[in-house]
Amino acid sequence: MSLFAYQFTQDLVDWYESEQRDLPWRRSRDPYRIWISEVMLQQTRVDTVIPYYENFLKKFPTLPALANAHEDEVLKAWEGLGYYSRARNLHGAVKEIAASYDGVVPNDPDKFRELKGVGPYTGGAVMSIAYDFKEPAVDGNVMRVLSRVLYITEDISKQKTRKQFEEHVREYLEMTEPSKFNQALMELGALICKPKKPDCEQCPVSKLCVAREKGVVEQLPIKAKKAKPKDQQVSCAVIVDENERVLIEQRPKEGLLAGLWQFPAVLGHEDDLSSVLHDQYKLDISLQKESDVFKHVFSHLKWEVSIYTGTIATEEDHQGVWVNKQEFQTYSFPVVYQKIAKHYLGW
DNA sequence: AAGTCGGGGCG
DNA sequence: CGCCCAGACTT
Repeated sequence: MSLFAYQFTQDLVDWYESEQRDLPWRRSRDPYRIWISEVMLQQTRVDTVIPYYENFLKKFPTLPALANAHEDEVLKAWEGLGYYSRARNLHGAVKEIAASYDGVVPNDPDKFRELKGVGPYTGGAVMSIAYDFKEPAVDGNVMRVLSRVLYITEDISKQKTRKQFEEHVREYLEMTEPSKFNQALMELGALICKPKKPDCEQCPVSKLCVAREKGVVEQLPIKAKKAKPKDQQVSCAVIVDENERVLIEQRPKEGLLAGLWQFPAVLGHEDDLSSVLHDQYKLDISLQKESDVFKHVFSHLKWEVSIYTGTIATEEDHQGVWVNKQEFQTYSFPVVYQKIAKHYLGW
């Protein structure tokens, strides 16, 4: 048993016990609540998650409550948080637990990891934080911290590298409380060992840090660059009738923004949009091209959304889903369409 | 192993 | 503008 590992785990956990933030999901060991927080926190900052977490637990206080909810309600509670498959997978997994595990989160890492949306990180995080299993929870924070402390220069975007980190963490977990140690590692990454301008002066393990000794802390971790988002032209129709109802449609069940709602939209230009309005909704109205272009960046796409507005008489034959303001609020819309609604409808 | 999947905050 | 964030799933 190495002296380094002993000192590292002790110093880190001691620091965590005095400096940890008071976060909503740290006030309970309920695996359901821990799980919700971990899924929301995937690729998402703490400050962004907190209000969603509070609202979500208010609407779905227990696992059975979530299991019995409709997917539309769940997506509405997730509206604006992004990566919506997280919500669908979580909902599916929770329904599976209600059906096959009597509503109790499995007290077993192998079984828990079989659930939808539970990968290596989330599996380890929930099992260690809620039940103190000796399971690593290696996320971006942990890889940044350990790549610096241990001076690991492999590309952290490769899964082989993540497994390397997991092996190191497994060793440390033998000599400390898993719940505290895993959280301490992430907390250090969030508060001290930040991507830019790390506060090495305040770091409880700076004396043990190889990257600091070498003066290369800010060069780590090594990570391959991501491809640039591709440009896409989107044309979108905001069509209202004389009773101030607007036409909306649901996106496909798979792919980008799956299952969310939007104003009728197509990849392409005005003629493509007109075709869809004619074919899908039997609408042949004159569209007015607006001057505004809404730009929106996704992980791998860059949208330029052109807006076309139109009005129809109420007595015309309506096809599709027409909603007033109150009804509109109950559907889940991607942020870019929320902006469009705000701008053209004030909704 | 590489692509897909959101959104916001920060320098 | 590019980078990063308590990643998982598909192919």
